[in-house]
Amino acid sequence: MSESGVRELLVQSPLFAGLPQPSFDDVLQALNLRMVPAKTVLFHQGDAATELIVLGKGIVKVWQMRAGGDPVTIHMLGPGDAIGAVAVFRQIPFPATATAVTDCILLSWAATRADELMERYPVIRAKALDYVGRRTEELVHRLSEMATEQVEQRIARALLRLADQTGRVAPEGIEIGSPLSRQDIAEIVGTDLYVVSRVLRNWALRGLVVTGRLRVVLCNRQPLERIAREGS
Amino acid sequence: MSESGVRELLVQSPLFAGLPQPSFDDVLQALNLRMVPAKTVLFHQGDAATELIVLGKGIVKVWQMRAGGDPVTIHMLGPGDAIGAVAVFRQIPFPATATAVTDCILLSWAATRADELMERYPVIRAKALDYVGRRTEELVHRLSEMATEQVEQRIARALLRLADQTGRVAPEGIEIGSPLSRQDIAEIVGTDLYVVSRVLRNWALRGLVVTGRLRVVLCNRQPLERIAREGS
DNA sequence: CGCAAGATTGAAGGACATCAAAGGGCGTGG
DNA sequence: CCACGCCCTTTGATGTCCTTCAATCTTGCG
Repeated sequence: MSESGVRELLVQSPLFAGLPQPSFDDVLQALNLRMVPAKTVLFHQGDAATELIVLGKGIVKVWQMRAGGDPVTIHMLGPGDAIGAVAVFRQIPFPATATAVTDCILLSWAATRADELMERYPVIRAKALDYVGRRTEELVHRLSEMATEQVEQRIARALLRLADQTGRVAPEGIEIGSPLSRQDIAEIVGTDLYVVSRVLRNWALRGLVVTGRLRVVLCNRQPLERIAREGS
Repeated sequence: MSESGVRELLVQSPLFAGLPQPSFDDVLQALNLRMVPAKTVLFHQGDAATELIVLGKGIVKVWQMRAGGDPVTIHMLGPGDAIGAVAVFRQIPFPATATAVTDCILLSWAATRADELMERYPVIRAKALDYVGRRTEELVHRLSEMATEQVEQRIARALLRLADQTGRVAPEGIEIGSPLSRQDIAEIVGTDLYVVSRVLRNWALRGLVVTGRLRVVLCNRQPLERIAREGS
């Protein structure tokens, strides 16, 4: 990947977008670039937060293994998103595990380096605050959903969100950009793969989606949005 | 309330704790002090975020009314906590409503003033980032709970959290510091008042809690913690 | 072709939501 | 001071959404 390619990636990252030139160059200097194949674990729940990562390309899943043995997906992250940023800023161990869902390009900074940069350029800290705030809002939203909505609604919401984040145009409609098993979806919405299978099948028969092995394509946004809003 | 009293409140607020002297004085200067009775609405979901509030004394509930008409409690906040801080920092409308659960003392700053202060003293922004990060982690935790744990577990967790936050020593044990109806608890854990009533009644018979009208006292922490962990 | 991983489907059971109704506290006003 | 009424709480009955278990089917790949 070229230098200018990296610059382009960074420019559209919420953490560094719109930075003035000199600070931007400093950030660029300090960065490490690496590529990892799908299924790589970037860090484990409990690891020390020694580096700040920004996702350049690909999709990363952030998840927790709960005491009962049930995995829960906290975030699905796409290009530009920061990974484990809160833990780095707060200097605490990562509270969750990050796994590459697809092949990924990662931009990373040693935690100490990131601190220096934020110290030198307070703008970055403001950006970080804004970014963490946005993610917090998303969490609040998902918490409310989880508290009040039924599974079908939550599945609809999750798929629409994923389509917006990582959607690709496919012949049948908008295809989710990451390979998603029924189990994966279940871990996002907090249910089991059987329910997801039934719901998806039902939607497929009604022509709202096309499903396949590790594949979901949204054909009709409107009805899905209605389900997300009204529950059917 | 005396000047020194306010100072003391502010010193133990996560947003301003440990600030160097001169900046601290500036913060103190810019602050507005006011008292509000229980049930006052501090701001509504959708209001412009024109002031940053730190809770001096009392308890405030932050909640959302969902499309279906079900209210969901996002946060129960105690002394020192910032209220609606994320919206102020991000300059977006409040995503939730804040209601005083008890009589409260509020310390507030006009949003523009808060921005100035953060601009002048980057330490505050660092503190804010840390604080928002901590709250984010709490949300992640509650999201995971909501996704995987059953109601009884969630109630146990909620009560233990509230006891830690606002617990008072009572003759029978630790009393939750705010008047809580079964409905209120239901809105925190995402269920209905009937289930809460049954669970609490059951616990009362087993001697784990003493319940009353708008009142919950925790008598035995250990078994409740076991329920929170293991689900029974 | 045969295996492995994913997906579907059915049946049974449980946890929870919902509805209905009755039983306490507590303040207010007579 | 008592009684009334309101709000909170309890409790039972009922239904349903979802989980769980078991078995079969499909798909892609070596």
